[in-house]
Amino acid sequence: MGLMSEPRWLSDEEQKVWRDFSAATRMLQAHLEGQLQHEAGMPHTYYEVLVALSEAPERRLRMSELADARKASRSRLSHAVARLEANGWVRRESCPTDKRGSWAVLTPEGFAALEEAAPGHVEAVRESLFDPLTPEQVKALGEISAAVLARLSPKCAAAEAEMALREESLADIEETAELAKAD
Amino acid sequence: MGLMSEPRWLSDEEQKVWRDFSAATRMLQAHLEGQLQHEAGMPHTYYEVLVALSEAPERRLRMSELADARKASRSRLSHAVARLEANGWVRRESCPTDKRGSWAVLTPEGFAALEEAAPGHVEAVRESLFDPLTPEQVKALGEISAAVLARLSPKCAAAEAEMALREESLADIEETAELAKAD
DNA sequence: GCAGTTTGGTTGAGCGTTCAACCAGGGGTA
DNA sequence: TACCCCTGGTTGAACGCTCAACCAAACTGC
Repeated sequence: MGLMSEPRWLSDEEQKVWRDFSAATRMLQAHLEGQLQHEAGMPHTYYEVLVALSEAPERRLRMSELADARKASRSRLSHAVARLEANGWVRRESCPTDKRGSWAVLTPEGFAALEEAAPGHVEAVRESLFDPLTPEQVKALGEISAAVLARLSPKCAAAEAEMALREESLADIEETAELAKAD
Repeated sequence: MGLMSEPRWLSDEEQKVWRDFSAATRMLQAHLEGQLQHEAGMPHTYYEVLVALSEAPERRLRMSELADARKASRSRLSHAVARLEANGWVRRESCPTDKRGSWAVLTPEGFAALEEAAPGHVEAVRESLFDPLTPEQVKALGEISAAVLARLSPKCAAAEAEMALREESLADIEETAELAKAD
């Protein structure tokens, strides 16, 4: 971004949209974070790690798969899994075929913690996001999110299609399907 | 958790919307944060503090006004202003009429820093949020944000009352105590 | 006037994220 | 084999946020 010519400032309406959007997402995030922290004693990020693991075959994922799934840095996951492991919710296993790698495995305790946290979290999401919106708005929000997502990560769009295929092949795992609705 | 009856799980469409929305906002936030940090050497929060001050009469605001304007905690602002002051972008002044309070005043250097950072930031917002959306989607996003905001804002007051009640009955709920100990 | 409470604001510890440095194991090439 | 680069993952310091404790000044009631 070298020589910037005259910047394309936001119009008044755009500015209002941006500020409302910014405030809404920030408050939503704070609200959900607080709810989860208070009721389940874990930050939202950790909850999402547990969700990702619970949906994986055998409830295990390589660290890097986990990172990609949640679009987080490897470093972040390393720290997160370390703490989850200290809580007894996740266990690390070294990978026999690639000695560099390691698996993160959801423990029964971790699954139980997730099962306990899920209803409250889903209820919070529904209350604060879906309830105040009309069905058309929900649909619009989905399209808007997809558009922004596609812009921000053009490569991830392809990956998403791949994910979808993968989900289908998992359909026979009951609990996975069940818990998938938790988030 | 005890009182909760059958949770209202998310439908498949709702789940997809939620995940896309969640990912999109997170990536958007990360993108803008990174852009601002890289180009202007300050986190988004600090940028917003400078913006708020620059729009205020005489470019000065009481700490609590600043907190309300950005819907941030007083603590956060105290820390933020401390760092901004260390950078020479904001100056604190004690309030003569109320000796408890203090003003945060935008310095010329702070205003200059803001002027330098603004074009890049606005461009980033436009590129990543407005450009990929149609005008109708922008309008819809505004309405959606306003609706969520309206839901969440009054909710804060109600949530606090709820919290108070919860604390009272906390004594005999062992489950809660156990979770609280988890962290 | 004087206690008790409320308000404006600061402080410090704890936690999660980021960033850069690092290490070890793979994969390719010669 | 030896070499080099790439990849998977960890570590520690820096930093911002949150939470609870705290202080001082301002109100309130008597």
